[in-house]
Amino acid sequence: MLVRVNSNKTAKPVPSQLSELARQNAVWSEFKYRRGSEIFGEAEPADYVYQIREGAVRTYKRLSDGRRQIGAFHLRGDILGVENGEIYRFTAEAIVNTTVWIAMSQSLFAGLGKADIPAANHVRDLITRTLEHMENHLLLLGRQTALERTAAFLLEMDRRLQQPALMILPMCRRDIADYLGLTLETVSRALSTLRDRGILSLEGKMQRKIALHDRPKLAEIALAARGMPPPK
Amino acid sequence: MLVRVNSNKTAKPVPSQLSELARQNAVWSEFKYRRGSEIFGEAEPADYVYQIREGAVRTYKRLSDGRRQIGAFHLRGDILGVENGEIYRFTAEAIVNTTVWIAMSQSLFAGLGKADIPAANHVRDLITRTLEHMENHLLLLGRQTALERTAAFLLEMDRRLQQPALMILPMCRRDIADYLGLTLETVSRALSTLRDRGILSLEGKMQRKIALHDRPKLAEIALAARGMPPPK
DNA sequence: CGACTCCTTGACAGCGTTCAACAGTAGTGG
DNA sequence: CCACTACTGTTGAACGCTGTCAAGGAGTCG
Repeated sequence: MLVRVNSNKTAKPVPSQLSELARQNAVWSEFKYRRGSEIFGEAEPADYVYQIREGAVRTYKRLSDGRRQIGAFHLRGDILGVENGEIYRFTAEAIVNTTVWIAMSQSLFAGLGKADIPAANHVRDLITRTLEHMENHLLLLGRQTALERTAAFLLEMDRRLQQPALMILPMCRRDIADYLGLTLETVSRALSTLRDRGILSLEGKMQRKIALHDRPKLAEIALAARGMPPPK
Repeated sequence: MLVRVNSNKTAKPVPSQLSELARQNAVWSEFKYRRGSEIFGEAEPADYVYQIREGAVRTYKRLSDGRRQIGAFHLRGDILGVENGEIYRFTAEAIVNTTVWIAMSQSLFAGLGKADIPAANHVRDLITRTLEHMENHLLLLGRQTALERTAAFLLEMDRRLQQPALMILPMCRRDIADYLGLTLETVSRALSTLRDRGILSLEGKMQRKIALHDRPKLAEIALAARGMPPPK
């Protein structure tokens, strides 16, 4: 049996959201980061924007005592580091070995006010999606249970990876926990619960391969469908 | 003894963040909402933007079972309803009787791409502040304790009300709870704890008047100073 | 092989929720 | 003006979800 997998081998071309920008600014260069290395740090000058060609990135803030809240995971094709102000407001780290395209950012946000070039629209759309994601994340962190959060996370990843038969997560349990505002033990328990209910299978030696067997039930648990019409 | 209070009587003129826009679009009109009434609803067409002249507004999302997460409180001078897409992504309600200025929003966001008019800068700054606030809120909801959240909330309100000797909160305990991802009982207990520690006083018949006695200690509890330099 | 990382699972504790009672206040309408 | 009701806030007691601490297995890397 053949399965569709979000591995490097079956990689589709990187979405060309930035192709317009690339044409304008024309100074993109490729760069690689080893897993765990920092791409940019909170409060550093926001000189560059990044598009992920391969790999995955986490962006987070920390409390002074080390507690960490991951704001978002960034996958292939995603753009990060677009700031209005002069500094990055969070830290970005490569979760796995990651290849990015880099461009000077100075002319990017400024372009917003210059003329109605397509780039401006892309940046605006990016901001809109960012705001939307954060609002949903607020609701999740403030008002959902551990099981609901875990289900919502799986559905988000499933969607962003285009619903592969076998989902390969790049991040460890601790990253998931820090994204969901939980501990890694709670995440592990929630995944085990979902497995025991037959909703998914945990596969692979490090349990990072997940097969979803019942997306509707998962969605039901996640309560993600906030404006959901009643099931007919 | 005279105290400075954020009451209606001592109202300063509304910040003119939108004065530029007002000059351009020139179609602002005043409108009043009774406390508790909806200003706009999630998923409704985003036809207008609002600036608060007097009063206070809460914006929130709901889960299908009623759980609510307040994303932000908006006070006098604040602008809300600025969207890129065609719809509002959350609901806005008047917390108390509220007066707003309303303008058609269509030309507003579009102006972003048109030319580098001052309005574009204002909208960009608004977005930047919104993102910043949400990122801090994520960290609070995901990683801070009840006492820390409550302290952070008080400091935020204190700052936004310009550190009055006596802070008058427009919102009830439930609103605070839904903003902080807690229950109203927990908020009440946290406030009592802070009172018992001598950090603040709860005054007034409905306990919505708060006097902060020890802001440094409150900040210490809030852990809000994330990039805080070690105390010398 | 040894050290390390990653994940799971169990036992237990604690923080925050839930449920409840009570008191004070505001709003409403006769 | 006052009674009535709904709302608001505090506090107590018990529960339970999630965190904490701990152990152990499995995989990876040098």
